[in-house]
Amino acid sequence: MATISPPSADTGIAAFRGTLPVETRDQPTADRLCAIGTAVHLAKGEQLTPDPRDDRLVYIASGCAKLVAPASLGAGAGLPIHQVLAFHFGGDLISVLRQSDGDFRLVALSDCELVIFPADRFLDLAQADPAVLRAVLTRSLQALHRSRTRMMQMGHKSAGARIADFLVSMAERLADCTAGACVFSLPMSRRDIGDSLGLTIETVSRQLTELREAGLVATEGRSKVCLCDVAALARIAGRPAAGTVKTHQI
Amino acid sequence: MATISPPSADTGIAAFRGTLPVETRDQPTADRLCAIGTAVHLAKGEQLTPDPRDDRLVYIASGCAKLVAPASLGAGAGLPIHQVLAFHFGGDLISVLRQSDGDFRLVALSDCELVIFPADRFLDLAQADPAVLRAVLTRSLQALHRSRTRMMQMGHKSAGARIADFLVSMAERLADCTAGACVFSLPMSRRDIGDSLGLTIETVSRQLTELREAGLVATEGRSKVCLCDVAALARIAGRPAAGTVKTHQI
DNA sequence: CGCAGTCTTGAGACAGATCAACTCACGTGG
DNA sequence: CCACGTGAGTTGATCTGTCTCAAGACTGCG
Repeated sequence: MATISPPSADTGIAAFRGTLPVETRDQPTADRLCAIGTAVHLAKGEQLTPDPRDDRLVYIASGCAKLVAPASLGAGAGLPIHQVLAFHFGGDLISVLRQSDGDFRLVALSDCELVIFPADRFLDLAQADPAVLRAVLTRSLQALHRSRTRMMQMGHKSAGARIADFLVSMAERLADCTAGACVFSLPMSRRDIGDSLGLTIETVSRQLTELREAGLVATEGRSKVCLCDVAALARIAGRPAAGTVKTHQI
Repeated sequence: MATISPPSADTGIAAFRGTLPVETRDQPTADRLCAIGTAVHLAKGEQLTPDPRDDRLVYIASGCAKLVAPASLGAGAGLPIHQVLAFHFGGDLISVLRQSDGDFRLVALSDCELVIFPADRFLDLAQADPAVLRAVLTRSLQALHRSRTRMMQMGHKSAGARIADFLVSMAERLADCTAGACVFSLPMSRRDIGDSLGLTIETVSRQLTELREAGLVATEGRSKVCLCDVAALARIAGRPAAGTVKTHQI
C-alpha cells in the first residue's frame, strides 16, 4: 500500500508548488515546504492509513479519492458501514487528522499522486510566510462553508434532491459545468454515492432511474453519465441558484 | 437591532483579548486587533444581518446564539424552514461569510455580547503575528472536523441517536460534563433543536418522552433538563466513547 | 465465453412526517 | 396574588418515503 514514488515522480511536488501564492512560489519557504513533503503513489482502491500520532496535510496532485470514516457505530453490528465524508480531486489540499481524532481514511478511487506533509511542520514553516498560512486558512474556511452547506442539505432533503445535488456538484468539479448539458464519468460506485449521501444503493439506483425517465440524465455503462440540463437538476436540488463559491476543498 | 454597546461594555473586547495566544496577548498586534473590533449587544431574539459584501469574524463574549440558514428552498413553499447550522456559546469565534455566499445569520438565543471583526482586516493584521493566524487556522480545522463528524451523524442515524447526541454535546458545552449526571437549561426551543437535527418538533418531543420514560433524562419546565447518565446517552448516540476534541468552534 | 460483482427492479416493513387536538408553562393585567 | 390568554410543548392517528430483503439483469474482467 502507498508506495513511495521514485524521484522521477516529483511532478506531484511540482504541482503542489504551483498552487502556492504567486509571490511566494519562488521563495526559500516554498523550497522548504516542498522538502518536507513526501510524494506517494496510491493505486486504485488502496488507502492511506492516518498516522497514529500526527495530523497530516495531503495534497492531491492527480487522481481522485474519497475520505471515509469507518464503521464507528454502535452495537457491534459487524457491518462496516463506511460513511463517505467527502470526495476529493486533483488540486485539493485536505487535512487528515491523526488517528486518535476519529479514524478518517483517504481511499483512492483512481490512481493518485499525493504529497503528504506533517501538519505541524508544515504550519511551522508556513508561519515564516504568512501568505501561505493565510491561503491555507482561506481554504479551510471555504471547506467549512461547504461542509455546513452539505450538512444543511443532509438535514431535511429528499433522496431525489440529494442525488440531483450530488450530480450538479460533480458536474461543477469534474466537468467545470454549472448550466446546460455535460458528460463525464463518475469515478465512484453507487455504494460510495449512497454512503456520502446517507442513502442505500437501491435508493440511489431508483432515483437515477427516475431522473433518466424524466429525461434529465442519461447513463452509459456503469460510470458514464450525461446531464441534459444542469440548471434543472440544480432546481430539483433546491440550490440557491447560481453564484457558487469557487470549489476548493481542504 | 444590534445596538452598539456603550464604551463601558468593552468587557467583550477584553474577553476576546483573553483568548489570544499568551505570547501575543500584550503585543501591539493585539491592540490593533482589538481596535478594529466592534462591540455589539444583541438582545434575545435579535439577529445579526450579515454584511452584504464583507466576510466577518464574530467573537461571542457572552450569551448564546444559533447560526441559521433561512428558507433556501425551492418551490416557493413560503414556509421559512430555518435550518440551524450550529449553536454557539461564550468564547466561540465564528466566521460569518458575506451575504452573497449563502445568507447565514446569527440569532441570539439569550442576550449576547459580541465583537465583530471584518475578516479581511482581521487577517491582514493577524499576518503580522503568525501565531494568531495559526490559532485561527487551528480553530477552523477543529470546526471543520466537528462539522464533518456531525454530518456523518446526520447521514444515517435514528432520531433517538440524534437527540441523545445533541444532549451529550450540550452537556459538554454547557455543563462541561462528559459522564455521570448533570443539570442545565437548554437555551434553545424544541423547534431549534429539531431544525438543527433535521427532525420535526413532534419527533423531538416524542424522543425526549421516550428517554424520560427510560429514566435517562428528567425535565422541568420548558428548558431545564437533567441527564441522569451521560455515558449511557453517549452510547445511545453511537459516540466513539471518550476522548472528544476540546470543543472550540469557529 | 463464462464468472463475479455491480447495478437494477420489485414487494413488504418501519421510521419519521404530517395533520389535528389537547395540555401546560409562563407572562400579563386585573 | 391570582385569573387569564397565548404560544410552546405533548400526545394520538394516519400517511408517505426510504430501508430491507429478495430476485433478476447487466457490465466488465479473466
